[in-house]
Amino acid sequence: MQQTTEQEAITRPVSGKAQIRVQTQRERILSAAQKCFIEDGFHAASMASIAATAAMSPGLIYRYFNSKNEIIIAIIERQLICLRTEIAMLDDTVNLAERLTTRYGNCGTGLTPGLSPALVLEMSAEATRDPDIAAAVAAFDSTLRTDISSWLDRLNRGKITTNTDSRAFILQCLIDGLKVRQTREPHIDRGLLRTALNEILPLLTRP
Amino acid sequence: MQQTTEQEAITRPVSGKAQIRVQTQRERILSAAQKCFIEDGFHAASMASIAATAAMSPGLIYRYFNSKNEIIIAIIERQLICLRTEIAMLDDTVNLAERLTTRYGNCGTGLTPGLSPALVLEMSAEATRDPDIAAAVAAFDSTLRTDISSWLDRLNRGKITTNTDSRAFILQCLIDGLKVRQTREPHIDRGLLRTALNEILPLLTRP
DNA sequence: AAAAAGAGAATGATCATTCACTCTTTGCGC
DNA sequence: GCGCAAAGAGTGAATGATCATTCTCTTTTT
Repeated sequence: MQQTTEQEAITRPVSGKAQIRVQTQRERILSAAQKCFIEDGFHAASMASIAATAAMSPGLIYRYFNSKNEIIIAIIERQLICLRTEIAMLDDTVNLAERLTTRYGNCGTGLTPGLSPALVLEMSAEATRDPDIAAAVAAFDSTLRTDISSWLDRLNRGKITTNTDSRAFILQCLIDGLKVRQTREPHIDRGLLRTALNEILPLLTRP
Repeated sequence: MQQTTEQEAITRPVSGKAQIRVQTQRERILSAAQKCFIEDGFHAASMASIAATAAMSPGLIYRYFNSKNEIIIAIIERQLICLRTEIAMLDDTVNLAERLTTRYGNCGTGLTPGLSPALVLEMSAEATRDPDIAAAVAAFDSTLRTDISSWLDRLNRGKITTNTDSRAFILQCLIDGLKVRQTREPHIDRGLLRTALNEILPLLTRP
């Protein structure tokens, strides 16, 4: 099931208007799927519930996606894009601690669209089993690390920076760890969080 | 299903010999279940495959556990104990980086018994859905943080340590992050890992 | 009217759990 | 020690529910 050759759900090239409909419907399905996946997990969520959430019939979903697995992959790619966007918004050191603190709570339980910590974790676990997911995640991770590394380089332009690679690694671990903590203690004391980040981040970005 | 009142699978008090058998069998089932859960995930693993792995009939499992969910909870408690043991073995700073580096690879794919990063992640994700799991994990997390905090206090005995709480938090994030990274890049360059840890850990434990 | 979009019941597979049954161990009067 | 009944351990097929996917039919658009 996972090793079949890639095959698009909708192949025929159609007029612009139809194209837009296809995009819209796919979007609607993915949005519903994300909600269901956050609530029940990738495997426990049923196609029927996704269909109900999207307010369409189960059969219709298969006009836009070939299988549930294809939807899962699409959701994962979405999550990765969200994650990268979150990282890409980093600009200077002072903001980082504050931004991570703010970000911590407001995307916890799936109330907001976008990144879901629970999905990121499930995705990582699933990567150890599904080679497709593993490939997607691995490719993403290496570019992300490069992003962080070059951001660190940019920060310390001019000064000699010894170990941006290992610092990028630590930073990546820290961000992942914050995602885990977000699922476990969604209502953590913000003061502690802010203090902790303000204590560690300068050490990683400055000297 | 998850809110039913606690009820032990085997209530009758029996002779010591029978007790031992019950323990042995439960152990056998849990060991098989862990293998299956690591391979397929909590929900995708079937009772049939667990039974096959444990070399017993599916029906027999229900003599020792009331439901699959009960097995999942037992596995999670096991993983938490493993995690705590891992943390409890910390003693001095120098060993920590080395120990984390060593630990990184050798419990990855479930070849070794004990802690499985994939399960820890799946467990955290599941905690956002199942209140029983959430409770178990939350209780565990707070004691773990205390453990780390008091370890930091012990390390810096005598010296004035300003913020052991926030440092314990960062350390916990870092450890969680390493677990995530373990699932995503099981074969990471050990040199990088060691360098990174040796750079960050002294900053967290010393001053 | 032809084509595309949609609905929703039918299909076949899978799965957790149970049940009726067999095999094994155990306690016990002799 | 010895046979024997009863309890415990174990089996694996049956059950009923659920689920992904498909198929046939209806509605809408072009």
